[in-house]
Amino acid sequence: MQISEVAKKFDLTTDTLRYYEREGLIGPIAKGKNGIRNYTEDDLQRIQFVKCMRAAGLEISFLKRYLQLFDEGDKTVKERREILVEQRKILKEKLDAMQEAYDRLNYKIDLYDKNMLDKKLM
Amino acid sequence: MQISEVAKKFDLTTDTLRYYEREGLIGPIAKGKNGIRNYTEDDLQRIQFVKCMRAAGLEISFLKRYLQLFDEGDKTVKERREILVEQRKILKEKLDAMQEAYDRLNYKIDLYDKNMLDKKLM
DNA sequence: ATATCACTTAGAGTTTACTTTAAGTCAATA
DNA sequence: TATTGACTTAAAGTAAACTCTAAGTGATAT
Repeated sequence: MQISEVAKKFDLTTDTLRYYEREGLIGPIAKGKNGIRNYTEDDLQRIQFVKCMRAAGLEISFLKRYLQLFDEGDKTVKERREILVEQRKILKEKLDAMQEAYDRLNYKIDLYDKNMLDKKLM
Repeated sequence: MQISEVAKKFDLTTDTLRYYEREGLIGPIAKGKNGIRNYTEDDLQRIQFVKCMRAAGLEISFLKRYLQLFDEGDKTVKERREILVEQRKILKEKLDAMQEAYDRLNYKIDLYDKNMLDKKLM
């Protein structure tokens, strides 16, 4: 699959896909004799993973480290697990903070709906 | 309350507090004759709100607009409510994406714990 | 008195994650 | 054959949100 199709499929730009490859998150993607990238099914699975994690705010540097260990095979299993647990903790904290803000927004909108703003400063 | 105390209380730096003020999110904070900021209870409440929303990833530009409308009084109630609803939607989408990533991380860690990695590529 | 410490300012610098630019290759269509 | 369109590269540029630097003021401790 060519880069523009992949970009479309995952709603990323071709620039972003090449950037991820430069950073070592994906690939190196095999190229035809004309130098054009040809993404395999495995590449697509990896992009899907990266996209999901990036959408959650996990950093490029973490993904890079994790995926490079992944490529080194079984001997890195323990370290990879540790990294995942660490990132899960960070993610959980962010999730909780966001839930709190979400609840607060809901509460405020509710006050607006009930014309009860006068009782609140913020 | 002086800036360093406020910074400590909210686990922000004094630079960040001055930056928020420069950007019009808070203040202008009243200053003593020596030019030193003296934060009021109302200032603190507002900082708490800003911190909560920033922790959830809401942009400075939104907070700036919202809080400036807030300062303009009752005539902006309708617009403020609209902004909140819009931001709530954005936040909800992020929350869902993060929940998805969180579930995925949990699942992966579970696979690592069960030595079942061989069955999965990613 | 002098040093230390917390504060002040304007403006420059940093980090992260892209995004754009410039210059070029190659295949297909008018 | 010329141009259109998708692709390629390296490197520079951008946006957001801080963060740091330099230079200075004023109160207090030695």
